Amino acid sequence: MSASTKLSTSVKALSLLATHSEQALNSAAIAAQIGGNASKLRRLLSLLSKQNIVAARKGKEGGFVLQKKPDTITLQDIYCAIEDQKAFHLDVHTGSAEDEQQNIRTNNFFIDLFSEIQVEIETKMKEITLQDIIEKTKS
Amino acid sequence: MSASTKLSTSVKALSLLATHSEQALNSAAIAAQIGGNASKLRRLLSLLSKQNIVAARKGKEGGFVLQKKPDTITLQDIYCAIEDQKAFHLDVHTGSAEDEQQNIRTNNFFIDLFSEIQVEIETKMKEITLQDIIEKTKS
DNA sequence: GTATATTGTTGCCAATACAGTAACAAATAG
DNA sequence: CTATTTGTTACTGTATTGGCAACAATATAC
Repeated sequence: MSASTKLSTSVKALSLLATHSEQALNSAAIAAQIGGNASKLRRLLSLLSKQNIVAARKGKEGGFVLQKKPDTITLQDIYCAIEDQKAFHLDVHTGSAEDEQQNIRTNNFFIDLFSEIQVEIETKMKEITLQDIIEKTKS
Repeated sequence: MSASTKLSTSVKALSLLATHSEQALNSAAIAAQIGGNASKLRRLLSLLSKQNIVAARKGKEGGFVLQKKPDTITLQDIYCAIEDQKAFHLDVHTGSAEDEQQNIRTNNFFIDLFSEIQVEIETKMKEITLQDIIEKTKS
């Protein structure tokens, strides 16, 4: 699952939970609503629960509930919870180059550049809350 | 090959060509210098030649030469030449959701967001020239 | 004109990663 | 105790990727 798909799937699930705050929704119910596989969803939601974005309850009447108010959950929070890898990262290319030092310097240039871009993306994602998305996607 | 690896490999090759403007370098020579496989390099360089960033000459004493001045080649030019796909794009998730309309609205939200981010990245890449990178990675 | 060198492209094969599902132990509520 | 649900692992078929090798097309040198 690509990072972008994980992110949008997570947001769909969290939006649904936000509108059903009175009861826990289990993975099968969420999957039916937003589409996709319950097992796959559980894998995502368990990551979100480790960051206390949702709470997971096992057993009868169990399922998932939102643990924070939607206007305190940012896209950045969600992204970090589900994805360990940076959005922009260099797969450093280490070949047996004659000028290995030049290779390293160029790699470092790109590592720095991608870090800068990463910061900009994170800044943007910090400014967007789940609440924002819910309002923008209201019918 | 990931987009980031393609980009850094291309820059390494172009930097090398920039310092050998008097003669054409063939793919084997470039591969020896920067590391990696000659055949793979040719695939990248042929894409760059289609955008007239390098010129390719076949036959004896053939190879590749830079076709533009380093300070007129931007990272954005290179990226577009070698990668058709946007850096940030949503793999839209189309499941059989009960509320398909909500799904679509959420997907559209992310498509818009990623487009914005894409524009920012492109802006950044347009500001960086091959010349800049050569100077910054000088030993 | 001929021989030679080089690109540009295709095909192949192994290795790796991924998607989707199923299965099941652990936990929990009633 | 029983039923249910999470959390995780395992499995299986399918794409994707990487690295080469091969070769036709092409251009150059002589």
